[in-house]
Amino acid sequence: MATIKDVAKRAGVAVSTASYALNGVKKVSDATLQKVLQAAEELHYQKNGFASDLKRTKTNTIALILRDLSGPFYSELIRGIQEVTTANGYDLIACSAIGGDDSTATKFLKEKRVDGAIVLAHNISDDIIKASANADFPVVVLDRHLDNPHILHVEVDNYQGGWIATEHLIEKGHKSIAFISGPKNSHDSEMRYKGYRDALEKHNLTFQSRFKFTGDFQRESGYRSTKMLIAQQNLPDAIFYANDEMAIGGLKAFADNGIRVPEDISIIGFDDIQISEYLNPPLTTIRQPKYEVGALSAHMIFQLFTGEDVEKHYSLVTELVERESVK
Amino acid sequence: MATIKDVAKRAGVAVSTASYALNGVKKVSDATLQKVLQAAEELHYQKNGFASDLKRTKTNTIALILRDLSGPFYSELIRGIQEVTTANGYDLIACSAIGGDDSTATKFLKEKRVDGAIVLAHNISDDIIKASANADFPVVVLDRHLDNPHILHVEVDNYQGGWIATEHLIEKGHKSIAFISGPKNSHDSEMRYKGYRDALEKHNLTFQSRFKFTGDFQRESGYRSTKMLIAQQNLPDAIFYANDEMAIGGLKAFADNGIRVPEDISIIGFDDIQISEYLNPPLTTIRQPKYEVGALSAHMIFQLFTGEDVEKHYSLVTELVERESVK
DNA sequence: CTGTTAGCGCATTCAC
DNA sequence: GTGAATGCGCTAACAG
Repeated sequence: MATIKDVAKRAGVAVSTASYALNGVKKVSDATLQKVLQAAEELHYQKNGFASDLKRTKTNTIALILRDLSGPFYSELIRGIQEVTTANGYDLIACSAIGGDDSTATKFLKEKRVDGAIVLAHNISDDIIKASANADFPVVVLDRHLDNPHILHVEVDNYQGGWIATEHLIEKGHKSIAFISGPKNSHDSEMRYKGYRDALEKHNLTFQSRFKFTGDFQRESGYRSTKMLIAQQNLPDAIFYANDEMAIGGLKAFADNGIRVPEDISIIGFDDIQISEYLNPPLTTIRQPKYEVGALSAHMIFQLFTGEDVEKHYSLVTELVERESVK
Repeated sequence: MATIKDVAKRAGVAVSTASYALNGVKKVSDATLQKVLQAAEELHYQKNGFASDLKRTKTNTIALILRDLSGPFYSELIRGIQEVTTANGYDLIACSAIGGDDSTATKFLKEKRVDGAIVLAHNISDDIIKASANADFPVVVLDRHLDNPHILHVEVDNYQGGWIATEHLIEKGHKSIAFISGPKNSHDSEMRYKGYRDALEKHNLTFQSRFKFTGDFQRESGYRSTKMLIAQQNLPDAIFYANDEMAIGGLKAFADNGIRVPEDISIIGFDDIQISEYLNPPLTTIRQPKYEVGALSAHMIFQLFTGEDVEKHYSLVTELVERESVK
């Protein structure tokens, strides 16, 4: 591999001149610029990214840290991040947090292999994140609350979402409403549940514990919980699934048992994932402003880069998307 | 940020000693090892990844290059890659190819910011890939054929897939079969189409050009093409969608028009994406061995690293997954 | 406008 | 075992 020295030599100039020419610094005459460029071309010169980063102590890329690269994927969220990072001339890479504190993600965080990070990965410990964040290394977390001056938060108002989902069901005349939750340690799910409980209470509807099941946000668990609900005989009027994936599992369980949605039972999900409108019936759900969450997260990082004052905490509101799974 | 020099100084040893201690090279006495470790701890020492990479000229990570980080995502494929890379002690990052030859992905490729790459991104030009691949930098391409000694290929037998999809439809008694293709420049789609045509021919079924539509592998295009097909009045007996996403769009178009699947028309997809079995009706489709493609791709890279001889080209077979969208 | 020079932080000889 | 010295490839003063 040719280095910048080779290029300089071939072009008959000093290394620095070659560097300036190659980096578009306007200090070189047109003639030498051409010479350098041509030499680089002939040598198939490619700069060594690490050497460059090392020197600049800046990578121009930010990392998105995901629990698992193989999904589930929030494409809208990523699109939001992506658009803002590209608009700012930054690169974006995604790292997996598989392996937890011993993962690729942790390495990138600790060794500062990027200029900033957005994390959405429960399996990275708070300590790692706190230890990594500092004035020159902003990190925004999407999945927890961390008390640290250099950590930014963006979250959606899950309580409000749980509330409007339940209100909608009640408004439509449903009295007995089941709730299929996410995993126990999910703060998001817990807040949605709180919203559900409070809405129930406000309308003097009693909560029945046999109508609460614990899932794990996966399709399969929605399927299983629903099967159990069906097996229990007397079905509720409606089910509020803590996310769309589980609602999809539920839909399948109902189809398996010849139970029609929404004729026999109404269901509502949470998230409004892309596929939801293509289901049969199209799923009524609570839309999370995922694109906005992503875009905002990235924005905050760039604001910090430019030394602006930024709000450390944002909470975004959800909205009801009415389709056909609630009658 | 403390550097290794600071650590060495604090521990009262030479830099090299500190380096050995930190990297677990068994050349240091237990006593000094402890001293160094403790000094590092006290200073919150974190090695600079770039400096390390620069020196080693090795990053221990491989890149997965995707057209767009925001999906559509082949989670099975990524899982395959992920498992093999982790098993080999390597890190995996995903880069977006948005921006084509001016993207993050291109930068990682050209500047060799990783040790190897797997590319699944039509929007990166052949030239870039060819220019990047060399004996020390293996790249496996999943979406094209490239004539270069250092480029490896893994593909699925799309021709065979197109063939069995069509055969299945014919076997079930369908005579007029429409084909909704992927984008024009997609080699995959082209091969599926060839399989379709040949199967038709073998059974003396004439191909009707009014039953061929060009889509772009996106849900929306499946929806639009299907709408057009419906508008044309007399529907075919069955439709072969070049991928599941478009079939989902098709399903929606039929639902919109009160046309029942499979009672009124049969449809078959291609890919067997996760959601397919949850659709209504569950989608009959051609399963691509995605996990295997991913795992194999990663394997090939590691084989190359260890200097083994590797087959430059693999073609994996597809299989029919019968569900309920074909009657 | 161009060339010289000094590190960036680290791993790695090679003597001791 | 240890430590001094060297350079990876590049950028950025600083002189000229």
